[in-house]
Amino acid sequence: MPGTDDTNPASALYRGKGVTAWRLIADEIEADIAVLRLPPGEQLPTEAQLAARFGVNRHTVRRAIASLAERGLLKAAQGRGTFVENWPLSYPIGPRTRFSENVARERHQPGGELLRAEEIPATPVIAHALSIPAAAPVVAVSTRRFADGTPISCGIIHLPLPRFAGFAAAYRRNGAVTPALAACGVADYRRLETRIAARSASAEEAALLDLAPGRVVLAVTSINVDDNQVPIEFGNTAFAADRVELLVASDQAEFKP
Amino acid sequence: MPGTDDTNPASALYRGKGVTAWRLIADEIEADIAVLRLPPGEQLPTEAQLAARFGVNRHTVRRAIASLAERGLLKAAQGRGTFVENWPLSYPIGPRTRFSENVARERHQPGGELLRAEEIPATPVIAHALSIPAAAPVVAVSTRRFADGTPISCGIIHLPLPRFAGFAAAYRRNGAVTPALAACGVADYRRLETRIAARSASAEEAALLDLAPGRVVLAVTSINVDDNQVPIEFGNTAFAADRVELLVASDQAEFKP
DNA sequence: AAAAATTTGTGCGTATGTATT
DNA sequence: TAATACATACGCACAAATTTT
Repeated sequence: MPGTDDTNPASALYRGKGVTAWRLIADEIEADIAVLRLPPGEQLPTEAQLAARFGVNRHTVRRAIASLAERGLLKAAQGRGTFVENWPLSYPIGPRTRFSENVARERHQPGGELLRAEEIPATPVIAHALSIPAAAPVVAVSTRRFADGTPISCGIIHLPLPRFAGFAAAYRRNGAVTPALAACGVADYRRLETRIAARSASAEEAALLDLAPGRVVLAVTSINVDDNQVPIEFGNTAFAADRVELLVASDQAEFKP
Repeated sequence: MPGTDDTNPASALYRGKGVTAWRLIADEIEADIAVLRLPPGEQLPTEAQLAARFGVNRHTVRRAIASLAERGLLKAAQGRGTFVENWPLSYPIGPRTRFSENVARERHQPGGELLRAEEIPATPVIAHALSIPAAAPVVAVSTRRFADGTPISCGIIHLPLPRFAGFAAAYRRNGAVTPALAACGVADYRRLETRIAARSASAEEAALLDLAPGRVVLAVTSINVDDNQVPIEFGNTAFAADRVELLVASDQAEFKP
């Protein structure tokens, strides 16, 4: 364990195992972020100022910042400063997962955009997910979704034909899945399963989501079923991992805003 | 988006019905993978051989391979060949999430390793997650978990003291959380919430998980509670995204092997 | 447009306390 | 006890990126 210099004010608090100066500084900054005394987007004092305030060397402050940056709470930019990262949008996943509701719950303005729609024969995995014969016709709808104008996710959803022949047009009008499904006679639907993987964004995804190349996305595949347990939608969505975290709550009752 | 050259069959991707040569080839390979005619790890024929078999130019085969590689089904290695990727371990998340059960369900041998255990004062987020006062003592247990000997995840779990003073020793003996909690008098526990983010692996995570630098991890934070809804464990786990996918099933009843 | 100032990033050397051998 | 390895912390200097003058 590290050395403890009793003359150092920052190290005078606790003296347990593993309590080092840089850890104390990191905890203090973390607490400031947690209490919103350092709100998202806020610029921290410079490393030199923090070092002076805590009475330590600049390297020690840098060690604390590095620890918080690794956990995604801070982001240091050479020449500009160090900033508090935005809290990710919390996106609950459960039996009644709906994009627009999830975004609105966090007091953001949801939006959806239809990029492309085409009829294609189902590939093997699409056919399996929708429980239809291989190469049966489906409509593939490419979408991009927003919260307050910033892109959150993009992806392709597949729906069987001819039942959902009118889906694309309805989605284009509404910019949301639920009303578009309603236009096709689906009063209610349920999320059957959600698979979550992670990978680097493809070039197309990076362009659509306005991500720096190499940033990572949460790759989510989902199956929705209607009231009769018939699969109606197979989706393949990439969420910008910088802006969203997925939340699986076992208490599926309510999420207060 | 790429340019559109009508004389090039592969460039019809972004227009029309989407039934292009490379798509047909990709579907065929995908189907072979789906029915295990191309098992995980298998090497594909060379691009030249595939081009000859399908009667297309090698560029067309490359377009199909690129599409499947982007979805993680294939991996092309310059100079070596193209290989079928291993199917990721499917890791169900729900009210009764347990690592060892999840791994055993997929017919793999689970394992756990205690890397380090120390008593520390709770940071603000730990204290909030466990519903204890700030800076209250907790035990932080660093673990690494395996399936069939290959590392799957690493992370730190935090448990309040003095209730779980014996946890670390019990975990070291058993290599699993559930029996270690039982040793502390917790007969049963429930997953309260799970937050899923994604990011690049840190240097330490890359080393522990045997990942190439820059590969991505699923960063999962979880809270488990005992029968009285008292938080007993706050975990912060990084899953190697190459080797595991998280599965949220609304029908939480059963998963057949 | 160019120069200066500011801020983070990197490297080296030194010293000290902790843990292991 | 001694030797060794390691993590922490300090001090100085300079490089690289950005903003301001």
